[in-house]
Amino acid sequence: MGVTIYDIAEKLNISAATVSRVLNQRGDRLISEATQARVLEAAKEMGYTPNTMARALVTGKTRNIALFAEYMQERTGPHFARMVEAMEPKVRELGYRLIVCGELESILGSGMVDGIVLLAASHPQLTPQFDHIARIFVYSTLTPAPNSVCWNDIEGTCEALKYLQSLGHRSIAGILGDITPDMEEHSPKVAGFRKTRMESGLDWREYIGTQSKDQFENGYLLTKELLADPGDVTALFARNDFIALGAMKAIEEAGLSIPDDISVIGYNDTILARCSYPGLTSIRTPIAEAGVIAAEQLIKTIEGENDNFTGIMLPTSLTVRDSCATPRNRG
Amino acid sequence: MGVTIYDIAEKLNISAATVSRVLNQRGDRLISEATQARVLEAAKEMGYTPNTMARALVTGKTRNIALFAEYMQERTGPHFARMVEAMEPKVRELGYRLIVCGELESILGSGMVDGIVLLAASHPQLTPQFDHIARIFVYSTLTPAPNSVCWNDIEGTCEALKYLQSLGHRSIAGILGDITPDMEEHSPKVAGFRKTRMESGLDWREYIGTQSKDQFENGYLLTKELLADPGDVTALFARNDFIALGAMKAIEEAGLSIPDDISVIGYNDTILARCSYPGLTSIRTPIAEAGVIAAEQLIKTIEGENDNFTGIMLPTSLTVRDSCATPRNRG
DNA sequence: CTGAAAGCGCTAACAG
DNA sequence: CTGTTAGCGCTTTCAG
Repeated sequence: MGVTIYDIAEKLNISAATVSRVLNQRGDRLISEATQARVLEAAKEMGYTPNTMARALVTGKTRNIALFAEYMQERTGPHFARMVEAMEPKVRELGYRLIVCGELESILGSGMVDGIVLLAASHPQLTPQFDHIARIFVYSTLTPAPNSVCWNDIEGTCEALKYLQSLGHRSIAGILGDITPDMEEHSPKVAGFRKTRMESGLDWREYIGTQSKDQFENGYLLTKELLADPGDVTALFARNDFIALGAMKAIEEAGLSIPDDISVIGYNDTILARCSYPGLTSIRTPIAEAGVIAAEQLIKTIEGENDNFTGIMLPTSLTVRDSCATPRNRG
Repeated sequence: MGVTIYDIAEKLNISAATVSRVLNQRGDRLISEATQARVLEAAKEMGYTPNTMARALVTGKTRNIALFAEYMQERTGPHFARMVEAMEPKVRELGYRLIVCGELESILGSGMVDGIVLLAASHPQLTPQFDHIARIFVYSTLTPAPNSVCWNDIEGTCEALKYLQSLGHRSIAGILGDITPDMEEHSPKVAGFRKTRMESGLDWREYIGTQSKDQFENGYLLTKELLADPGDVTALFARNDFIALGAMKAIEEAGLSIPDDISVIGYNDTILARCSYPGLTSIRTPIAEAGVIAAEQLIKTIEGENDNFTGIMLPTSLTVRDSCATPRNRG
């Protein structure tokens, strides 16, 4: 369909190999300036684009890397967007293409990518037969495994809670959202919340449940439940920014003010946190930085320059906006 | 690297051609139930995945389609997310893979995709030599060209403004944001705003400019400018939801209430509109539906079932939330 | 019903 | 410095 190296070889009365050589700038072979120039010109003139498929078939390298996240919600959400925004320019700079995908099966054996960055700690489809394809995992954990770029959401959660405590809050509620009972012990947000609660020795309430499939709505409904019997709660920790905004809506609807009556802290520091009013104080995960490092390491591995990448831990941080303040006694 | 049809042919003492045939379910050839079963079992057992590259090289078809949007901001934003969320399942259902890309050059001649959905009205890189690759354009216009799925943002803007008028607003301001002078006449939002203003015979003010590269911040700053001298303005039309939220922040900071003192209407009906407080009334574009239709038509074209798709126009609609109300006199 | 052989577009030895 | 040849993994005539 398109123009091939044979088309340009024929036109110039030279061999396809020569054309291939100048187009690939192989430094091991010298080619006369003259033919070099002729080939380059003809290629441009004829609008030649190398067929990635054919090249990949022979070299075994596609210069594509995949970014995998299992759930669509993840892939189209603002947290993921932060990652893609940082990763894509880096990947391109290194001469690769980034393909976002939500399904490994058709990617793995297909030869379509040289490596994969997975937004996960592991994946069952990564069976031994695929050991040759490079991979880096990006996720939250306490201690990173090899080939991983990680941060710690337990610590991030503690950081959020300690910030609220430092502001003077004694009674904090956790709006933790749709966490199924069997996942509860694996949720770093739940773990961080319980750990800090234990340390505080206080009786902080948890709001866990799926009153709506939609996170924003769920945060809203759970917080309404809380506000029906607020006790002495002066601050809310939300598992993510969606839930936090739902909580804020419930609080405002109840005629209470943020942060004067109730402080709210979110998680992930997405664009939602920045665009809300009042601006949502939120824990920022290093997902963008993680993506960049993952891409760099992955490509190093692909290109054989990587002996052993043991994994790395990145810090979370606190983005202070206007949704948290010193508590004042409600009248 | 991976397991090939030769591996399985060898193991079964049959030819690769036969393996290929059963794996592709070619109906034109009959294959004994026996070998059929043996091949299928061996393939599963050995973990065979067809090499997309090799297949594409011979068939000329990859079963990949690209979704192209020029700017990263678009590709990672919530409006685009609505499109991907709707398109991807449809594309997968039709047996294709969706690749989001921000650059046509390396895609076009590379043989990597069978067709492209472009979030644009045209593209200079689509030169005649690429006429063989299928394409559908998705964009806003008055009358759609062939192979296009469109809606009309001028009408959408008028719809927003007429809604405000129907509520009783007489003095409306347009927070139009970062539109460069040379683009002004091409902006459907500007056109719709001016058209409705003309029809109203009133003196509505426009706020155009780039006080910040960030849309939210820009909306905020432009609205602060407005509020420094608000005149009798009772409602704001924002070019998109980001700008609308920035405007809302400025209004709230000024101690005014939404919608009691000032109504705000946004555009695109993104997740931001839904998660804001008060909920942002916004014009919903049919971008998700457009994406689905574009994918269906594109794939029909690729598969040669499409004689001529002349293009289609989809309606915008109004999503009413809580940011607009009847104006009341400010004291 | 099955096999042999050609070839998709390209790169990589191996010869000159 | 350049050409010839083989082959990546797969599908597809063309013969059996």
